[in-house]
Amino acid sequence: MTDGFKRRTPSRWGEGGVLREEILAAAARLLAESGREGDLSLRAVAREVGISAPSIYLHFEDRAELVSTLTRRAYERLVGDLRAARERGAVDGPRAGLRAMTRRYCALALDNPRLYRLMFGIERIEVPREELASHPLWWVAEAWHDAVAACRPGAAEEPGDRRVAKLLWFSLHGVVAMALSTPFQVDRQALEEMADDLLDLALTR
Amino acid sequence: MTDGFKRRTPSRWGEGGVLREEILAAAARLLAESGREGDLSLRAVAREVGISAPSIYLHFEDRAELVSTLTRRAYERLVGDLRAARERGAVDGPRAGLRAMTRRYCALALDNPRLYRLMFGIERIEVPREELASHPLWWVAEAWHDAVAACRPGAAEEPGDRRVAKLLWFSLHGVVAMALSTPFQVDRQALEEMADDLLDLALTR
DNA sequence: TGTACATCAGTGAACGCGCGTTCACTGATGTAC
DNA sequence: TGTACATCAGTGAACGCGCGTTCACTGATGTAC
Repeated sequence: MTDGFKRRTPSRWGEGGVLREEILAAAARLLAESGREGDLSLRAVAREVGISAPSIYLHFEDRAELVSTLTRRAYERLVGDLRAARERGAVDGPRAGLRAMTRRYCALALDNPRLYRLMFGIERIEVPREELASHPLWWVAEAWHDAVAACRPGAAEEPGDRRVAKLLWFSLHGVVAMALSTPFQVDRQALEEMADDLLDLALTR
Repeated sequence: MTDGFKRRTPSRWGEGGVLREEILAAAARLLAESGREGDLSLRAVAREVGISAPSIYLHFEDRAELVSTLTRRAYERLVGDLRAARERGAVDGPRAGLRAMTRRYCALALDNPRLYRLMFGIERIEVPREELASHPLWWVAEAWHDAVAACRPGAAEEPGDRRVAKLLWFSLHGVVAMALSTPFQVDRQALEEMADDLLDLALTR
């Protein structure tokens, strides 16, 4: 072939798994740059990687598996980032830790709007019932709960913590989502102010 | 034709506009039953109405115009509903009016999840800049602002009202959106409790 | 009253597109004897 | 050391699909003279 297509040179023996990562990276790139999940096509991914479309089937069952792998990783990274941010902030106390976590949450969403959408978009209205119990969203919920619970003196589990954590996370999501998707001008600073307000409100009851 | 297709009998002279409404109704039905905006196809709409696909072009410029008409109407109905609910509740005072409005907001979202998604889904990340100023979302914002401002004694405009209204609406959106799209079991009652909490928090500062 | 014509409200067939997926294949690299 | 074969990492062509949109048309209803 003499035309301008970049074509990837095949992996060597035993390094087939490398392509799998390249595919995921390319898919993430496409998604982050210009896509909704529904618009992400195998052929586009293949083009981005520089391989033929059928090659994807060597590494993924089908389109659905590619997307779900992508999503799962996004959640994993998010939870890791949130926990790390909280830990860093917590040197000034648990409340500072929670605050650092909300800030990081806002920043991640603003910097990766489409990834955020992939994880929390309402488009995902109908989730198969069987997947509910093991859904990665529970990890996120757990991270919020831990951070909220740490702000209370006394180590005992309290049922109110779950409510507060949910309320804080959900309303924070609302603020972030609206900032991302509506014509209302909400800059980074305004967003952080709103997040701080929510934090105060949630903890001062 | 002898097969089972329902075929609509053509409108009579001067009643061409009727089909336009039928198309919109069918599109709304499809959207409400099983769709995301992106999945709504002209051909499916035509099938639902019982006409040929090209007939839609007699009433809409293209797919985009159909969808935007649909969306605009959804906003109009929403704002009308919210204002009406507030008015009914306001016989017990402005705060009861605001409370009635938040309840109506929750109810509308829960009962029409896909319509809610059409209006407030994050998928709509990039809106053309020219449309921003006249976007129907401003009507919704205005409705919230009016309801919040009425809860304060004194008729003078206060800049804080806008902040509070935004915070209330946005966080309410977050709660609703998460209830609609995540595996967390949030029933109607839990949702209303969270909404009440937000209302209290927003007004008690 | 008749009739030619205009207008309205549509239709059927076709276009080109990108898609997910399947199929039989190819060429390089390793392994058994 | 040679050679037959297995395995790996892919490819090219084709399938059938539904889509948005365009085009030239049709048949019923109205209007001018």
